[in-house]
Amino acid sequence: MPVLGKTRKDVLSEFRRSELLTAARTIFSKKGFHDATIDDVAEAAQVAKGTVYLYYKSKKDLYLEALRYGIESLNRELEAKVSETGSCRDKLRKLAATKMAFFEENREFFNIYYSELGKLPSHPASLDLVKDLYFAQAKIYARLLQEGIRRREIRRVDVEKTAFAIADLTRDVTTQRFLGFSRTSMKNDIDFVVGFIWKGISR
Amino acid sequence: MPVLGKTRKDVLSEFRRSELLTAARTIFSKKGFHDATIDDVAEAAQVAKGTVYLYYKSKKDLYLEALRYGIESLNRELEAKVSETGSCRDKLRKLAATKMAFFEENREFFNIYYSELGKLPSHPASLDLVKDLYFAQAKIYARLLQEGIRRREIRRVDVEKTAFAIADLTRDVTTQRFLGFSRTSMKNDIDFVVGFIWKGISR
Amino acid sequence: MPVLGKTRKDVLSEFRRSELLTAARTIFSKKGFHDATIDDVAEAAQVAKGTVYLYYKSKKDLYLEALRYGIESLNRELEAKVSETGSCRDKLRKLAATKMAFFEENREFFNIYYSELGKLPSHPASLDLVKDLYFAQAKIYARLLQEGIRRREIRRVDVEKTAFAIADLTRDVTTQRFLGFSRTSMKNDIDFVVGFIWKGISR
Amino acid sequence: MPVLGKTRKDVLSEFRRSELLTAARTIFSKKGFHDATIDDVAEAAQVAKGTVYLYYKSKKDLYLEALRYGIESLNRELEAKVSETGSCRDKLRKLAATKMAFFEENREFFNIYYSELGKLPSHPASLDLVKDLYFAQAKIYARLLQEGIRRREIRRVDVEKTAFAIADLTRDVTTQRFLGFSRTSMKNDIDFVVGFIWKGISR
DNA sequence: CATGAATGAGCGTTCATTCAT
DNA sequence: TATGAATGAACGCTCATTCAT
Repeated sequence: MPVLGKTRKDVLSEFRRSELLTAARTIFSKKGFHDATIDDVAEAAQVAKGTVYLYYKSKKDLYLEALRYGIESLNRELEAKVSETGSCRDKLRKLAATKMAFFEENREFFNIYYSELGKLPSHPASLDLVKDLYFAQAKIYARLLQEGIRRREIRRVDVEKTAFAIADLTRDVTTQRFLGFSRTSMKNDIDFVVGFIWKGISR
Repeated sequence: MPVLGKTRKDVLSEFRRSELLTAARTIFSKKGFHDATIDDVAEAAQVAKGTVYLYYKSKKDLYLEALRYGIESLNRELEAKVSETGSCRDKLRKLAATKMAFFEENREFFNIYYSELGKLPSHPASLDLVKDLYFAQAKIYARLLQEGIRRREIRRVDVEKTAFAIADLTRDVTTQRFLGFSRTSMKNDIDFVVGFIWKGISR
Repeated sequence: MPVLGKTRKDVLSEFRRSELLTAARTIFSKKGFHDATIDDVAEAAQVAKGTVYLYYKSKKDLYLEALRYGIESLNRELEAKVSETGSCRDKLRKLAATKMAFFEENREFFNIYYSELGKLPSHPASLDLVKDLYFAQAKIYARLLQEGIRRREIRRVDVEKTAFAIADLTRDVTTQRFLGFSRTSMKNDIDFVVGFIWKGISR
Repeated sequence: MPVLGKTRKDVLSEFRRSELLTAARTIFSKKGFHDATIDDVAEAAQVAKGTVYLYYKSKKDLYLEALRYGIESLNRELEAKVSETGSCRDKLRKLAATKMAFFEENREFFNIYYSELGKLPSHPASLDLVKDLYFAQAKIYARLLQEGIRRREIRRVDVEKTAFAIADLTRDVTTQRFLGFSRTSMKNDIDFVVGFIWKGISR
């Protein structure tokens, strides 16, 4: 008896997929792709090993889905922030704060994400997904920069290059925080990175 | 009959170690640590599997040595540049150019290096090596910044944070080049990154 | 649907463990610990190599379990005999007969058992198991001797030393049989060993 | 220039073989055949690995030679004792004392020896050597027994079986000593075993 | 004769994947 | 659908043996 286009089966299926993705993210983050086992994920998701294969066709598939799920969540949050009203600089600050807060809350995920980015140049084929999502994130910054230029809040910078630079600077500060190189408050770190960027782009 | 302190044996041994390191770098870069096999490395180095273990006590050991060798080479080149005479901005440009050229020539190595940095926050224990070398590189930038401040070429920035930011921005541009996001000349990329940084730190 | 506390799963699991133990005993006896491979055992047990590791956590573990199983079986049989009624000499005879018959039927096992005893002095740590079971067997003889002394059937011998002597003499006769040094009937051999022992302990 | 039939070369060769045998005995005793490496033996003998193969054609060969060398030494000592004058019982005592002292001094060798005896029934082919030497030792006891019977010092026992029994009882006491089951003096142990045997064979 | 670097076959163990229930 | 026992390919590492020097 389908209701609203979703049968009980669909609901259960979605629930399982979601449970598995969450478990996968946790496990893969903690152990990395190779050291994590399907058993680990199955146990974390409270299902039997075979069940995993009913929803994802391979370990790699599950991994990439977990990765996609995480990046998309982050990108969605960033999209939301950039859509709010405010000056270009304000938005920039919001984006930096959002990204850093996201990783603070999903610290484990940070590992997967950036180790994949690190591998990107060598394994481009299997990871178009990551590339696309990385690119999508840069696009968010690029749109903001273009808006800023149009509004004459910032000077005519190379939008694409600058977008990547901003995305990466935010990541870098997070890396330093996690490595213990930066022991100031997150607000301080945000101030630093936004300040640095702003110097680079303001009129 | 030792000549100049090196016997034939020493020479052969050094040759093997070097061949293995090169092979390891190539293979690990192409496949990543886990998917690379000792057989792959041995084949690439034109030796039998067992020979690898005469020079490196484990796969991990070989990997870390390859990593160390690469990073130290890069750091040495950077140290050399920063020791030359010139204005702060000139040196900054030289550093960026050197680093980018290094990765252009050791493209494969770039992968290992940054995928390790990506994993750093999650596996800090086994990789103090990477952390240390990463930190050593930041130090090079930090010293340059301090010198610039003393000479009043740049304003009083947060030296440490800025050092990391510069190191990472240079890397980021390389990532974009390798991913095909940036299709301009390397000179253009260098101009961009140095320009961006300089805006962030000049008086 | 568990019946009598055993599900189908339990039965299958017990069956596998037992099959593996039997296979292990055969293979280890034939080839010794080091020359036997897990593949050998798996093949003998008609399972795949990986299956072995579902039931025993390592080759050594499997070996020791096979050993324990065999020694415990023997000791149980001896315990049973010594609990029956009869004169001390009768019991002594029964023990000798039981032990020799056991090895005659489990000829392969004899090899493992005594080669482990042989190694005992050099590798005591890992083989407390063997030591314990060897000692347990000596205890059986010791109790019988004490009973005989109390009943005044035998003289006041050094119980412990004598117990070991009896245990070993029985083994020795078996060795000689297996080596082809003794070509008389088992009854003859039993007569000899019991006679020899009895001379040593009777009043 | 051969002198007394031996060239310098022969002397050196014999020296090497002897050094290697001693080293082999030590190492094999300590680690067992499989866990000992040719490198271990070479190092203990102060030669390079390849040199071992100039004198012994394989690891197994070296092992068996070491074994033979040890057993022959023991048997020679026993032969010497049994040739001295004295009563049968005295000689019996001397034999037991000699054997126990030999193992006390060559404790490590005891391990090899008896673990090989333990394996005898399963690997008869490759170890005819051990079998022969074991048999040779029994012969020594057998001759003594026959002499005793002729001299009417002992009764008409089954010479062969009794010979093995005596040989083994002496070994067993040693095992117990090494396992820590017997904590009395060696003299006590000798008294026990000779007493036990004597009861079994005296008129 | 002596060396020890090089070889490569061999094995214990893991784990993604399958499939009978 | 869900399970988890079974599978077997794959790989790191060891070490007896060889051989060029």
